[in-house]
Amino acid sequence: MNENENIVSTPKRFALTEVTNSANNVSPNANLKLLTSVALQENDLVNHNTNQYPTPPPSTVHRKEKSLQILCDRFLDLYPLHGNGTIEIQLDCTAARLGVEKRRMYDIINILEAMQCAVHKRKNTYLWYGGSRLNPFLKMLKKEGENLKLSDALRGKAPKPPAPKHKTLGVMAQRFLMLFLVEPQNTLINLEMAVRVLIDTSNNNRTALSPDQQDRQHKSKVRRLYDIANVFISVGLIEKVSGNSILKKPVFKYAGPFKVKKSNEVILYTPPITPLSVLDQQSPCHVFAGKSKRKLEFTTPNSYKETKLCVNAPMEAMSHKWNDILLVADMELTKMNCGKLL
DNA sequence: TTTTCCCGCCATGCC
DNA sequence: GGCATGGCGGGAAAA
Repeated sequence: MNENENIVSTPKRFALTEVTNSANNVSPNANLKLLTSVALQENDLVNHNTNQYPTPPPSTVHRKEKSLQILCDRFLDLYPLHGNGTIEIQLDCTAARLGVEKRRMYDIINILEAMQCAVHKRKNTYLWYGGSRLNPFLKMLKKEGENLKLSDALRGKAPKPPAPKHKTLGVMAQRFLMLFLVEPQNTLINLEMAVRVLIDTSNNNRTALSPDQQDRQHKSKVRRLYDIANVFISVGLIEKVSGNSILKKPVFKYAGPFKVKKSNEVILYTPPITPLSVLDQQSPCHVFAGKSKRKLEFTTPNSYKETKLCVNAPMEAMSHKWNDILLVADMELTKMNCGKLL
């Protein structure tokens, strides 16, 4: 289609539907997996229900019932935020218990890890802290958001923080939450506004993205924000507010202080005075992914200094399309926010 | 038609 | 080389 796309875009990917009739385009590994899965399916037909990690048949499960929010609710039923002490979580077992793929567990645990509810201990194993470290962490996030001048960035008065190279879901989750924390109480934020701050369009040392590529990048980030928002709603950090008459898109509001859902009711949660919080002093604001070099990057004092130095990109012109949309979004949200604050 | 977001391919990096 | 992790976008359900 567009032959000029290959300059900075990610390598061409092939949807399964695209490749199943053309084995030439499939990597050997993918091909092997495909064949394996077919073989396993046939095997399942013979030995049905011997599957170690059963997934519900697609036809019987409603899309809504499989949402990340509900999945996270169920995850939090297993591992409550208000539990005592720490628990070791085996990701594959948890996935099996919830009847989902392990991949979905990563979506949830990465976001929860970014909130310091869990720490990657070793392969397949996370240490679950629940909400015991959440409130101090939120305070820190707020401070970090102020340092990054996110409030100004939201209004186009300050440069955006640079995009992370790794753990982008976790960092996006943190920055998304920062937006709520740096704004006055009850500020309504929609995903368009958030993405505007969260996408780094500076493209250091690279050619500028075409409007088409910007659109795709934007859509991709919005997808991720939906995922993040759903987990945050489940945790009780934000809530969806209906009624954006112009954009017909949801807006979100911070629901803090951190709440815990407990059997259909929402209760305020005061973190227990527990020795666990002492752990924060050992490695404040720094979440490592086990031994991996990949880590959530924003919080060390050093990285912050580096971050500050890197924040030099001006607010580049976006595609007119998004500017128009964002202008309307701003007007609408300002109106709503003013109404809320009165 | 547009929005929402599940699903799973496959790149990356560690062991 | 195999495996765990996680980025990313296709595409289908829901609105």
